[in-house]
Amino acid sequence: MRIVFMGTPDFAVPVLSALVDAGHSVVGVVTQPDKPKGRGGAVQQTPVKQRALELGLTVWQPVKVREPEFVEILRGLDADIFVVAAFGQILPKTVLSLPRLGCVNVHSSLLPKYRGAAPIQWAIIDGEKKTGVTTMMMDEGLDTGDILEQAVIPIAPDETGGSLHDKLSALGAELIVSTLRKLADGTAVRTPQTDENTCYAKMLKKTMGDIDWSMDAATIERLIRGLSPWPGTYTGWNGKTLKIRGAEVVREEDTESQTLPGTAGAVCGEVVLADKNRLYVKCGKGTLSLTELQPEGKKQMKADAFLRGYPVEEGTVFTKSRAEE
RNA sequence: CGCGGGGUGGAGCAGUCUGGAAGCUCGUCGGGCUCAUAACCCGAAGGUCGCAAGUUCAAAUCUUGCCCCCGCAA
Repeated sequence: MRIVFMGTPDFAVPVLSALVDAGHSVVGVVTQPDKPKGRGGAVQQTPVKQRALELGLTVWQPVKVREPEFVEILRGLDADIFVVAAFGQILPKTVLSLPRLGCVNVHSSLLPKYRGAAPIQWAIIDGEKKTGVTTMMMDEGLDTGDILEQAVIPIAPDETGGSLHDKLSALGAELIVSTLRKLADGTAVRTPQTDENTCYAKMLKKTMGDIDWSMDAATIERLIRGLSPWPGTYTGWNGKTLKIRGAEVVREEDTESQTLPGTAGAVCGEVVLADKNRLYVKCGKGTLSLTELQPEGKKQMKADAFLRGYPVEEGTVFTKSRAEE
């Protein structure tokens, strides 16, 4: 099929590659404009643009796809279908109606759950047992189109936003190839989404990672995993920011039998145990063992390494890194 | 030229301002103690102090250039 691909971040790269590998004719790639990113403020190409150039494909980077001039360019490409994966722009009806077969989207959740920007991470944060990817016919709503196919994947106990992202990205690449095959031979089945059991996965913000130690240990642990490696979780320590890159729940409850020695009168965020290789922090409910830390300007390190160079006394209290708004 | 931190035995740090014999907490190896141990005691090995040039009697430390890592902001 003649395909126009729209995508921007890493998640979309395997999808683009899969289209080419499957023998489709990708007649154009649309991605977000280059922006200054990273240290030093150098302009960087989007991951999709890099891959597209490697593949020798033609790339467009409109500020807004809805601009009339660009819509005409799209029309001129005479594509059978548009494949969209984490593009980052809303497609207006004029664009959606251009291709003969419409626009297909690869979304990294089991719709109708987790519509929106950050479905992968939210599934982990919410403690879901499984998630997956969905291919759907796009309509004007936000991830509300008819479902074509879905693939399910379990969320591992040690799953992180990063690991799940990579799995779903690969899964999405497989699924879109399958879906396109069915669309081509007319065997695809459209299933409308219900509006029950839906929820939105809001865009991730840096401030989400500022750990509130009054939350349950289990909840905090999921937040740490979900926001890893990006945007990351952190806490205030000695007036600086200390990134928490990994943790394990030591105690979920604070019942008589499960309360650790030393946690009796501890406040939330207090270090209740700090020996050669363990760093335990009291939470709203339960206790968390911090296993991977990263001080400002330093690389990530395991708890034992951190404790050697940065002795932490028991009784130290971690606090919100930034003042409440 | 967006702001800032850092590169010191295998790991994480101190020492740099106020040049002058390589330090701390661990790890590793050997020995000891112990019913036993991730505990304790004794001993040992292991380092071009990121790279290069310069100043100096003398540079981890001062000057200049370069490489690499990381946090913030976007």
